[in-house]
This record gives sequence, C-alpha cells and structure tokens, in this order.
Amino acid sequence: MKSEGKSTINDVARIAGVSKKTVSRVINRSPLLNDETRARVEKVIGELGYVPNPQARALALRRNFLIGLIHDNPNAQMVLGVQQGILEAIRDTDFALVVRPVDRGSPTMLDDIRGFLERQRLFGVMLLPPISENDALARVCREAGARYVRMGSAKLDDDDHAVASNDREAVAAATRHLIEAGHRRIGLVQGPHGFRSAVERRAGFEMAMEEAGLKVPRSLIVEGTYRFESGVAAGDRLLDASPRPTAIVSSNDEMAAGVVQAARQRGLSVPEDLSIVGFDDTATATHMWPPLTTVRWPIIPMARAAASKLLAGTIEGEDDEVEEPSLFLSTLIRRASVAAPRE
Amino acid sequence: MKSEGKSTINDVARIAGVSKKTVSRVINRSPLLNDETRARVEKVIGELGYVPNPQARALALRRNFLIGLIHDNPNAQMVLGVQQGILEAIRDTDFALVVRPVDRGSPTMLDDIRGFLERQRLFGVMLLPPISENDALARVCREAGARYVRMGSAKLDDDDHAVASNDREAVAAATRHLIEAGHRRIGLVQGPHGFRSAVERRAGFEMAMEEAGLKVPRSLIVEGTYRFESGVAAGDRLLDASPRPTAIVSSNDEMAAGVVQAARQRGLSVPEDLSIVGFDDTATATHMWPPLTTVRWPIIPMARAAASKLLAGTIEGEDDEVEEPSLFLSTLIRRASVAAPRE
DNA sequence: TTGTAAGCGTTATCAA
DNA sequence: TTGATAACGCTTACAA
Repeated sequence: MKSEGKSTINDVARIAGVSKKTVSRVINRSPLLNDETRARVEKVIGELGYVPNPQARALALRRNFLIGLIHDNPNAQMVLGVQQGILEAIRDTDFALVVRPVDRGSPTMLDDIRGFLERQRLFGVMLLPPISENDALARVCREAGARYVRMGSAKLDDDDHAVASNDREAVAAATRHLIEAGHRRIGLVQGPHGFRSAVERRAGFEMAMEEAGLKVPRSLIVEGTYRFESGVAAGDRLLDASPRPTAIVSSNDEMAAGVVQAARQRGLSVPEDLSIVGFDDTATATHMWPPLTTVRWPIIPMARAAASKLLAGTIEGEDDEVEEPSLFLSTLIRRASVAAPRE
Repeated sequence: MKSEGKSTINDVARIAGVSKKTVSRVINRSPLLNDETRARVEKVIGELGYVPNPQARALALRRNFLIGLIHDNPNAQMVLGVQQGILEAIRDTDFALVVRPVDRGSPTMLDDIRGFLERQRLFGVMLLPPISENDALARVCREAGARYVRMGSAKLDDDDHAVASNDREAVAAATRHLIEAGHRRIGLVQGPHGFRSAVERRAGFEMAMEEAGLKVPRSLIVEGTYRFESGVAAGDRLLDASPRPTAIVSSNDEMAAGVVQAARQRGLSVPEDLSIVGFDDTATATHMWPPLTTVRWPIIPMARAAASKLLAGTIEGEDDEVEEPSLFLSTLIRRASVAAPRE
C-alpha cells in the first residue's frame, strides 16, 4: 500500500504478470475476462493502491469525467441546492462537478460558454434557469459536443434534455388558497421579464383568479427582479393602490420578504392586514417573521434527477432501467403569513 | 474558422509549416521565438479556432488545471461568496473550479478527501472553515501533492497557505458598540464546539467586556450550531435569564435572526427591548426586520486572495510581484438592531 | 531559434 | 480470453 498514488497501469501489469490491456479490462469491468486473472489483478491493484489517472483516461477516451453547472441565477439557496442534488447523483462515480457562473447580460455570453465547453471538453452540463430557457445556448452545447440537461419551470426540451417543475399549477394552488381564505383583492409580484418562471407563475395566478371569477386590475401586477429590494419596491407600489390588496402573491420568497418589509414600514402587520404567499421555500421562508406560506420547489430532487439523466448509461453499478422522472410537483407549504382578510 | 474545436496541435503545425514544438512554444508564450514565426502560427491558430486539449496538457505536465473547493460549511451565502471570489481570481486563466462538499461527521472524511485528491489529481484546493482548521487535513493535502490554502478566522498556517480574518477584534468592536450604547448586561450566542471562529468570536466578546470591567455570568453564554433554529433556542435560554440581558451578541447572522424570532415570540421588540448584533453580513442581515447591525466579513476578497495565492506563479499575464494579503479586516456595519437599553 | 524523438498513462484495434 | 502495438494531444529533453 504505497502512500503516493503514483503507480501506473504498467506497474500493475508487470507485477501481476499480465498485459496493460488486461489491467484496463479489469478497471473497466470488461465481461470477457477469466475470473482468476481478474482476481489476481485486483489483488495487485489493492496492494499498490493503484488509482487510474483520469487525465490519461480522458485523453484516450476523448471525454473527461467532469460535469459542469452553468448558471446565472440570483438565488444562492437555489444554486447551492442544485449543487447538492448534482453531487448526490455523482457520488460514488468518477465524475466531479465544475461550476461556471455566467453573465446573462454580457453580449459575449454564448461565445464565452462555447469557449468554456470547447476548452474543458466537459462530459456534459447542467443548465439552470434563467439561462436554461435560452434555446441558442442549448444549440451551443450540442455543437460543442457536450450533453446537457436543462432545468426549468416548464418543459423546455425533450425528456432526455430537461427536467421541469409545474410552477403554473403550483401558483394556481397558492392563489386558490388565498381565495378560499376569503381574499378577493389579490396582487401579484411578478418575476422579471425574460424568465420563463415569471411567465408560468403569472399564468398560474391568473388562471386561479379567472376560475374564481375575479378580475385582476393592471395596477395589482407589479414586476420585480427576484431580489429582495425589488420586493420592497413592488410592495410599496401594491400597497399604494386603492383600495389596497388584502393579499399578495410573490413570485419568489426573497421578494415576499421584501413585501413584508414594505408592509411593516407602513405599519401594516402580516397576516392581519396583509396575507402573503411566496415561492421556493428557501431558508428565508422559515427565518422571516411571520414564517412564510410558500410553494416548495423540489430543487434538490430535480437536480439529482437531471444529473442522473446526464449520466444515463454511464454508471456501472446502477440499474440502467430506471428512467428518471422529468416532471416534479411543487407543493404548497402553509405557514403563518396567510389569514382571512379583516372585516 | 471551424465550428468544432477538433483541430490539434498537429494540424496547426502542418498548416503553419512548423513543428509541433514550435506551436507548443507559441501556446506557452516561450520567449525564445522568432516574432515572425510566432505571428504565422498565431494566424493559423486563429483561423483554425484551435484550442489546446487540456487533458493532453494535463497528462504531459503531470498536473491539471482544476482547483477544488473542499468545504463543510453550513452557510449557503458564505459558500457561494467563496465560489464567487475564487472564480474572480481564475477568470481569464485556464483553471476551472471543482466543488466538493464533505461530511465533517464522517469517520472516513479524511480518507474520502485523500481519495478525491489522488483520483482527480487537482492542482490545488481551497479549504473553508470549519474543516480548514483541521491540521490533519492539511497534511493529507500535502501528502497527496495538492497545494492548498486555508481560510479561517485566525491565522491557521503560514502566509503561503492561509488567509485569515480578524474575528476576535471585530467582535470586540461590536461588543464595545453595545457597551457604548449603554448596555451592561450582554449575552453571547457562541458558535459550536470545534470551530475556531467560535473560539475567536467568544474571545473578542470577553475581551471587550473585560476591558469595560463587565462581568459575564456563565448563564449569559449559550452555545449554538450556527443554524437559525439554534439561535431561537439560544435566544429562549438567554431571555429566560433573570435579570434579562438587554443586548445579545450572536456569533453569526443566522442565529441572530433566530434570537430575534425568540424575542418576538415572547412579545419583546428589537431593538427597544433587546439589542442584537450579528456576524457575517449575509443577505439575512438586510432582509430581516429590523435590519441587523453586524460585522461584515470580507468573504469574497478573502476567497479571491486565497485563490490567487494558490495560483501564485502560474498566471502568465499577471504581475507576479504582487503579494496577496493574508489578513482581512472585518468591519462593523451599523443598522437598526441596536439601541440604548430601556429606562 | 527551431526540430526530433521519447514519453505522460490510458484505451482501441486487431490478431493470436 | 489475452496481448502487442498504435493511437490520444501535448511537453520535455536534447540536438541541430
């Protein structure tokens, strides 16, 4: 058992008295191998503490064991959740995760990513919203020879290349929850322009309002950036409306926290004067006061499934028959930020 | 301009009418090269869209261009901040960032990390607190031939292998701020056992109290886990004390938010009935109510400096003379969670 | 200043 | 079921 991982396939071959190729077959679990030979080679591998060199493998195989996470996502919790999901999926494999944040605003973003993919020659990449919604980016991945899986708030690609949540239905359910509590005048803090999630969540909101025969005046829909500050601003705008809404649906938790702050600044209390529901169920939702009623987005399982899709067929020990799901259901988590309207 | 990044050094050499080695010299900016030759080769490189294959380079150089981030840190904001800092440092280099969370509780952690380092043969790794405080881990890195830099709340290693913040002094300053506001009975929510940051922050607290001739009863120091829930619990314990503390120093923001929640649950308002200061200045601090007075920990610059240290000497275009700093000063950010005690 | 030959550690081809 | 030999794309001697 050498302490350095310096022994090579040649050492193993020499000591075991076989050829390199035979050792290679053992490493790669080739089925056509004498059990006795295999055992002998494995013994030597164990004794030497031999670990195959991934760069050499990558060179010979013309692909490496790196999967990339490309994102331009403003939400730290979400990004970390995704990382965790991916890591769960690649645990016990030779794959490693490399992260690559990009700047959606940059005109050279696509070229940057193309360069990155060509340079690193990644096995595949995971694309997070919002850039996962960019079809040109998917094309770049294909052209660069990188497999990809897109995560999104709606089906963005075929099942081999996308996992999605049902944001529309989830927000509709959240809105219905407010309606059932007695609210009639409900505002929406919408996500930013260009985000599919923003579109889906708004559609869910409007769907539920329409079902209930409720009309949403234009003044009760305000756009935010998914950031806290924009939630404060949106809250201010919404609470300036007259009559004031008695409830607000926010397209994410962070903005919902901003709305709560806006309400508090004008002496309104939540949920007595104003009910609020968010989206994401990030740590913010439980750490704020009152704890936020929100939609739990199953980020970690989604990311895990997406990563498994990416690796489909490559994982040895796994039952390759298991098809990863492509749609993940979000669920409403009821906490303390919703109550019946006053009077 | 081929769309695929498939051309190799041989293609470039053939078309430019030079040897592989000359192309290699161009790529590696060798100084002993005829300018004219260089120009000719560079032209061909541009036309072909040639990109050197990193796995081949890695194989030949016996080192790759991957730097790892090894951590077991409970704070999402912090982890993401560190990632951002590292990425800023490696921007415009060929390096990529590989993330590797580990389980501090696992008895096989060190072996897992050793296996990871040997398998991936990383150029170097960044170690985050709390595992960065583990000297055995540093040894494992050295044995595996990986450079490393440790981030911490105090000097953990020599200057080439560590960057630190001055947590002790920063918490002392925060505590003094409370004392100056008139507080005398001040509690501490301490970080968890085994964290150097917890030790340093507590030391800063005690230092400031002692300076002011204030005695801290044992009942006013409660240990938390750095998580929100533990902050709630610690807040409960502290507020049960009699007489109640009029101010609390929390070893991080997340627990501070928990303390606020505990206070609110018993009808106490912040800062009127209870002043609070946190540590980290994460998003939580500004998103909560009231906005939290806290210590800003310069995570991103620290991480950037740490990554630069790791790469020291390898970056071509850079002025290698610039020595990265090893100590980063935290500063007190005054917001609305501190006021004079009542009466 | 440039080129030749020999690796780096693996896998693929094709024959035995 | 195994093995010799040639890739894979680059760098490092060592010459020229």
